[in-house]
Amino acid sequence: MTEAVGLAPVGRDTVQDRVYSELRRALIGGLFSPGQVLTIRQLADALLTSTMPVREALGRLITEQALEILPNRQIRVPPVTLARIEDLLRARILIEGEAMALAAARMTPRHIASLRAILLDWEEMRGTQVDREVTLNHAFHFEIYRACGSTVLIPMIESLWLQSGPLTRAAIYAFSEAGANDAARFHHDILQALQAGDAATARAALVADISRPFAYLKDKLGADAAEKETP
Amino acid sequence: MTEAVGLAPVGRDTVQDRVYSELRRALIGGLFSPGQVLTIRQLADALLTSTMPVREALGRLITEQALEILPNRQIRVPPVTLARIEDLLRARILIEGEAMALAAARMTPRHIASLRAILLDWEEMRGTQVDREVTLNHAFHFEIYRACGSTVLIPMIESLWLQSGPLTRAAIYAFSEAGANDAARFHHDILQALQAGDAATARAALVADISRPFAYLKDKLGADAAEKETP
DNA sequence: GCCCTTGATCTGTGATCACACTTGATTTGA
DNA sequence: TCAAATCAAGTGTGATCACAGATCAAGGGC
Repeated sequence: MTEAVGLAPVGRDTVQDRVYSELRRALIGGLFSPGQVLTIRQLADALLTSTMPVREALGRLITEQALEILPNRQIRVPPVTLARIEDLLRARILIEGEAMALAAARMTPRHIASLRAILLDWEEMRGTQVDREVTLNHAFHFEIYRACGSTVLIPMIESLWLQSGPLTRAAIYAFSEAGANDAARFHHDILQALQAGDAATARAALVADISRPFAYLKDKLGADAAEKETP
Repeated sequence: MTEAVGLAPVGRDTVQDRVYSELRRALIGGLFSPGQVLTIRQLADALLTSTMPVREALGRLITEQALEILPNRQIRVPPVTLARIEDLLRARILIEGEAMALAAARMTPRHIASLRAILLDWEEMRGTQVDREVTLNHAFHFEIYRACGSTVLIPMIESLWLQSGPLTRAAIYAFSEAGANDAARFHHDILQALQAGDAATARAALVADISRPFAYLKDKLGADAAEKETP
């Protein structure tokens, strides 16, 4: 066989893969509400395909805990509870913190430049487009995680993002409207620490970054419960 | 509706679920070799069903990284590499260690008794039935992990076991034949530490327990490579 | 003799249909 | 009037068929 230089393998993508990616994007972006029920046929109609790719994509999302299946066989995005919030936050601090620490030791100038570029893009359009903001936040974090060199941790982190997406939806919009977005500061802290190869500081900044929307969510949930008690 | 007392919900299980469970059992038990190629129709024939439940079960296992899909769309169990061994071991120490520490703080006498019973069963038939041994080892660990109170960590640990199953296959049989099975000692250490509520010691004993087969595997892989160099 | 082409076979993928079950509104009964 | 029974629409699940791509062996050309 002749050596084809410089050509990346193309790899046909199936309909199922596209459906899966689309649902993932929607989940992480908070387009689905906690507790919302999804049906295969309805999604198939919306995505202009048959039920087959959709049901396989949903099955995959269910095993990732991104969706849950009720005894009635109904499929829904898991509702928000205080226990789930704390559980997810703890897991994310544990695993993403470790990935961040690992990445700190393997940073190249190329990575740093790429991160800086994402941060620049992000600052340019702060507050204008929420979904674009979500995309850039995702890109920033996973550019780092991919550098950690672990093919085991990364899919787990993706699963965690999938699970927290619907929960942090409320927080995303609240922060975006308030404009008081100190995510930029945390991201700069992370970048600076990574540049210095300081794993501990990078991890601490990440924990702060992750914790913020969850803390907001916990407050909001407590306030809602109190309001319900005394209407 | 009248209140039906004392009846547990039955919850119909689908063919897909049975196929999925069966494949999981086989994977964790090391019945499949690293690198082995699986085909949908062949598995469907072996399991006496159609291709439909099998392909959905395989899809789920692929998203869990328990199986991988090649650019040719072939499905196989991931081959063993040194990097993968170290990657998996690190992740298991991180996540299972955390679950163990959490469980140490939530142990009830009921849990302790259950663990002791499993350990007793295990000692009774040490070395006689390999697959029974695998089952009891699985039961022991997950009895603990279930007690950690995290619905997020447990599926991740299951995914990790699914991924390490085929790798540790060699180690399982080697230890079983050698009879020099000090897993019993580690398990006793874990139980004792849990009883005392000593999270740090429990975690350390777990790390020793997990690391053992991986260390054996690394040695074996190195020896095989050296043997190949000088035939 | 060696390499390329061709062919049959097997693979995963997608679409469609049949079925059992759930669910919600309607109708029937007292 | 209210509750129970009934019917119809909609759900996920499984089986079957059609199809494009991959694989590998035998055949044909240089």
